[in-house]
Amino acid sequence: MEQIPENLKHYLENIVKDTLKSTFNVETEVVFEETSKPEYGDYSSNFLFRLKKGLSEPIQTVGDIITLEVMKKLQHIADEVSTQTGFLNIKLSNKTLHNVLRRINNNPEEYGKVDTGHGEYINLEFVSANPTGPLNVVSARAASVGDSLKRIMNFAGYRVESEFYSNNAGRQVENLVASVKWWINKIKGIEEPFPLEGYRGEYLKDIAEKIIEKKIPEDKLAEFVTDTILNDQLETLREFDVEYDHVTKETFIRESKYPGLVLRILKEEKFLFFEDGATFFRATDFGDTEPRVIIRRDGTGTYFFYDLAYHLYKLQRGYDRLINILGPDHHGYIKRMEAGLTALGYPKKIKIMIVQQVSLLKNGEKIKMSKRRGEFYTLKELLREVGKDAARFFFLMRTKDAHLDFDIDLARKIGKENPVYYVQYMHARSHSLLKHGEENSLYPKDSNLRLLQLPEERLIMRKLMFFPDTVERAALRMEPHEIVRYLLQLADIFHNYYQKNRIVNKEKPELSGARLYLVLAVKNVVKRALSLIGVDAPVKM
RNA sequence: GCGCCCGUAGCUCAAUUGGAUAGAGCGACGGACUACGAAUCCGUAGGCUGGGGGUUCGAGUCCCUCCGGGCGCGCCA
Repeated sequence: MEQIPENLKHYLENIVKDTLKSTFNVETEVVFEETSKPEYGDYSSNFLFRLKKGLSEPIQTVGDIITLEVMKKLQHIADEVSTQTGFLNIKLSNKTLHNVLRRINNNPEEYGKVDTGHGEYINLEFVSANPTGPLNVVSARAASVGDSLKRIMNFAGYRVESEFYSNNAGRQVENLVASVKWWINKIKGIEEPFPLEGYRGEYLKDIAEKIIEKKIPEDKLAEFVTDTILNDQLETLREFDVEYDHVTKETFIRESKYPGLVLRILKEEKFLFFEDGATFFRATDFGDTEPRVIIRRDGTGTYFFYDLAYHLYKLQRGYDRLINILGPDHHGYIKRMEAGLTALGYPKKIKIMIVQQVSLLKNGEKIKMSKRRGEFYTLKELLREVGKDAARFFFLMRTKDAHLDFDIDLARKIGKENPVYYVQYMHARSHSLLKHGEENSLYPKDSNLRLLQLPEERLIMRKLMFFPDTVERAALRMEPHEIVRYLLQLADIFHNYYQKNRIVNKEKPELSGARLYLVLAVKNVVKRALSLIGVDAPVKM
């Protein structure tokens, strides 16, 4: 039944590449992409421009010959091959598009899977908030991007495991514990001045009450407080449909062999020096702007030191690559970490992505947030106000490099102005169309797909065909945002089609069967695409 | 001062990473349900892509420079 190649895009690329080699003895990369406009065909490549310099013949001659050769080889799947203003355009036959529909509906779970990753084993760390308070909205954005990326990359042939790192040690934890103690004393009626670097925030009062109730001993306070907050963070993330494969605590790292291992390797390689009683790492040997302290004058390790140990630990677990998603305040840290891992013998094993800031808008005004005063908008509050789906979708509407204005009022609105409903409505509408068909004894059928003659129908089939390419792009660029854009475009043409044409029509059972088959394919792809970004596909809204 | 991100329609943002005539939504104006969900659709108006220079077949995209906005630059984490 399957008459089309496993991966259309790569198939076309290989055909043209081979033809160039056999006809002109030229080797070059050929990339096909969706044409900017449907009038140009379906797939287009600009390799002729790139080739221009290395060719003796005029570009048009080469184009003409390639066009003929490629057409010959693609007769079974394409209608037209042409060169226009330097682009090689290919228009696939309707039969090919029909087979795409069959592929989708025969195996909805598999459609869109690609093997971009070739099984590369990846550790993806994101959020990793300090256990000093509830998760804020920047963490929410990182969670949305990170978790979607994991889903997408796993669908694209990678083996991705997600990880949360909790810095439950160090000075900030001392400050945190001091703040909790202040609350404990206050509850017991002992008034003292609030710790200088303490954490404000009512959530610490609840923890203090629990400590009194459970009679937690003094030496277990730090552990109890950080674990309580960590568990609360993970619980909130679960409500956000974010599950982690691994959770690692800094206390675990500190007690492990890895800090010692880091010191030993750096010492043996002579990447350390001593000054003012402190131990420095020669980060400048690896592109950083200055040497970095790893052991302070007082003999304690820096945050960077234990972070190096943590990353060494991750690498020794066998990953091919580490990916970290960090907030915008960490970009100064990238060079340092890359330098450190290179020195430890793992060059180019880490990719650090920065997710930009989030501003929350309410009533058209930015909400002011101050961590110090304990005033910030939490992920929990966001979930309560706009819901999981709108929150996740909104965080993916911009590329991760851009600042994001999150308009809470808009996210709560219902209608096209709120894109998440626009997309989910496409799924609900497909579902009710299929149901409506059943009530009239009309079912999706692939026997008369040639009746799908309308330009809008071709547009939809074409878009469905591009889904695997979209998954590949999103994975390679590490931009979940690509999936969101795809859904919005598909929704546009689908709603347009629906509005103009009747799908279920008892007078025309054959046409109805074909159209319902198309609708079923749309529903299947939308459901899958939404699952890749962790958004529900409702059948009723 | 140094480093990173951003500047595109009145507003919020896209633009297949250097490609074809720069596109959507909101807002404004005008239309479409006695047929499958109007949470939808169709149309009109709106642009010197912050300014200037460069690179080339081709620049919103790359380089230089200036202007404007955000963030970061601890033996904090």
